[in-house]
Amino acid sequence: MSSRTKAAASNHPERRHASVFAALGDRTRLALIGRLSCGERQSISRLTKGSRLTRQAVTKHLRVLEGAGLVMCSRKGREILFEFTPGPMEEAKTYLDEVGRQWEDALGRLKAFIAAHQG
Amino acid sequence: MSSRTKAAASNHPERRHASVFAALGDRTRLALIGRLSCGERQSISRLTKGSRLTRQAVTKHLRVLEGAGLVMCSRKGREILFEFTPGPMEEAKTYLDEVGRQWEDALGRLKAFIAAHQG
DNA sequence: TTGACATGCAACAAAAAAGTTGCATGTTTT
DNA sequence: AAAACATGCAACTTTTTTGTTGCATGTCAA
Repeated sequence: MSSRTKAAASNHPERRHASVFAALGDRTRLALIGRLSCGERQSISRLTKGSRLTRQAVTKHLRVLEGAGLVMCSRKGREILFEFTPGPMEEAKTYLDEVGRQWEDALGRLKAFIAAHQG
Repeated sequence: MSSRTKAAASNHPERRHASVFAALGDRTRLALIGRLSCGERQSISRLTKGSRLTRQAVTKHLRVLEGAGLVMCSRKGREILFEFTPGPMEEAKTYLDEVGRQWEDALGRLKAFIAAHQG
């Protein structure tokens, strides 16, 4: 098994995706993702600056993101550098695509049905 | 109305997106979305069947989805029919696209930089 | 009109999430 | 070595979320 989290490692697709969405479903964490999407690895202290929260709170949010596989971290001297890992977000996007496509298909069939029974 | 539901009505983009992700970040709600993505409007009772939860719990989840704009409902006689509304999900997907693109761009620049200073 | 169905509302309990404070540990820098 | 920095861990409080039960209201169908 890869170094994924328990939630992400689950076979149930719904649970796996839900954990990613839940991680994204907080504006503090969304802001952290935004900051890390610039590609640069950043330490906890640095990420704390500009977030009105304590370092410990930011750390907890980062651990949530890590649990969902959205970021990974590595130690460098006395600091821990976090970086964005896009995999789970791509999966989530794919899931949203599937849902959207299923809905559009259903809508298309409905319109075809109406057209066939009307004219 | 919960604070999250209020957030959905807010203009702040980060908050708005977070509320959509938060709504999707629960496997019960994700399953409800899956069921509604077939395009058919369904009542609360019907959506309750097959979900091991009480009707009231399902209702609450539906209200959360409604608060995020992911579903809408309309009364028909004695029942309330919920239907999937894809707008916010599309917005969320767009947001994920932007984050992903920003990351890829940054990565591309980094690789170009390394190549330029190496060979 | 009566009974079955569909839902609303409110109060409550349990659990999870979010955030704080205080203290300990390890790492640079001076 | 000492000061400053970066982080970890644990206890704790406050809020939010999740889910339940009980009762009230409205609607359909026999």
